[in-house]
Amino acid sequence: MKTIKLSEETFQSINQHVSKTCAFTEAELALFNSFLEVRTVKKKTFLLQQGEVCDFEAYINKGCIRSYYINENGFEVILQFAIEDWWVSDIASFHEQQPSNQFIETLEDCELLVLTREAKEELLQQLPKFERLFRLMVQRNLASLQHRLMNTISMNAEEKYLDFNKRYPTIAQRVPQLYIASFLGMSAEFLSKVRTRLAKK
Amino acid sequence: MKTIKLSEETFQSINQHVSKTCAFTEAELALFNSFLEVRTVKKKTFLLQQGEVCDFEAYINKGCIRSYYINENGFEVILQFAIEDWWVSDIASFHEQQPSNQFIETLEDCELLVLTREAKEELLQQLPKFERLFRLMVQRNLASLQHRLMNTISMNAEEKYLDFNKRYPTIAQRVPQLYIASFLGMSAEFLSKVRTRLAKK
DNA sequence: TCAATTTCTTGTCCTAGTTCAATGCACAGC
DNA sequence: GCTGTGCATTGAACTAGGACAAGAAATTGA
Repeated sequence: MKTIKLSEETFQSINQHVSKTCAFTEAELALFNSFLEVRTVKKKTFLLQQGEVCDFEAYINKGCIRSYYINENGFEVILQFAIEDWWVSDIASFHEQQPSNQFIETLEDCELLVLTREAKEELLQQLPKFERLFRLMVQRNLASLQHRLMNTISMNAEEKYLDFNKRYPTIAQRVPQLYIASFLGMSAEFLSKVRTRLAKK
Repeated sequence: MKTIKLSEETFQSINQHVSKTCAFTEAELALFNSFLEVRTVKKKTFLLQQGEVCDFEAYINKGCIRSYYINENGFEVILQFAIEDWWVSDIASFHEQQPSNQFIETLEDCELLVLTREAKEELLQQLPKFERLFRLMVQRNLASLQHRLMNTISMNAEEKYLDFNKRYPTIAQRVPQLYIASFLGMSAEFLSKVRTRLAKK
């Protein structure tokens, strides 16, 4: 990772993003921005690996990222895809300072705005208003995960795939099917079969 | 639901509970308690039904509750079991003031400490410190849901059941198998078969 | 206490999805 | 312009778990 020079546009997207959730003044946003670190990262690099403590939350200005678990049997499950305007982190590891059990890996070259743990604490100290932003972000995350769990349990493969395409059309385009299958909890081969079946209709 | 008289012990458990997460003074806890409403609820009553807006978060002093979805095909999936020292609510509906798509139902006679939406807002106004408590609660919720999703996707029926028993031994005792099967994403019949297979070992 | 309702078990048949293996394709790096 | 590497497709054989049905056991409640 390297830190690059800032342009005016660097923070435009993230500022719009946080403003959608809570109202902040120009000054507050400027202070917020000062805590962020801009990083560019090459495709296929790990931002986090199993066993490390996650010390960042990253907002994606440009690029695509996946986070995933590998369980005891070596079985890999994708937890999240993240593209422009999303955040990635292992919240549990980040806050409890525990070793993470997930991997976070870039799928494309990325430009990230990184908030480290110290920066976040300092930010919340100086601007407690941001507590609320982060609480709402986690809440939204929780709601979407609840939804995904329900789909995972109650839908069949075809329904899951169609729902995924509807919900995340952009991601469906950008990401290898292999990974989509893992996200949906089915084998890559079977997803391929589902797709050909759908195409014939 | 009816409001009952308070005893000194009513808030002991919840105060211990919140103190584990953040440090509060006696006075702060007392103020917190004043926002809570004590309610006793009979077994098999709904605290929330699909279509209603959820206007509470409830801490369980005594009893057992389940929350669940019913999807378009009438398929029922249990989202959560909650017993003593847990909270129940539909966070999404509560915060966005949207009609909920879940049911929350008591499985036993319950004593609840209820925080309504207005009470919570007032509480956070007067004691912004509580923002942090609720953010941490949601975060923990999120982490455990992530874990559950991974299990749901990557484990087979037997592994799921054993893991459930290990993780929630008390709940496994108190709740009909029927519901445990739904929580684990398998049919009640198959769970029964898994159990007999395990018993033979 | 006894009926009524819920829950649990067991068996049979069936299907959605897995696993493994082979082949084809695309494109990134030299 | 090759060549390796990572992805996608297809097929065949197999299996975990579902659906249905019917009976047994356990709880509940007047």
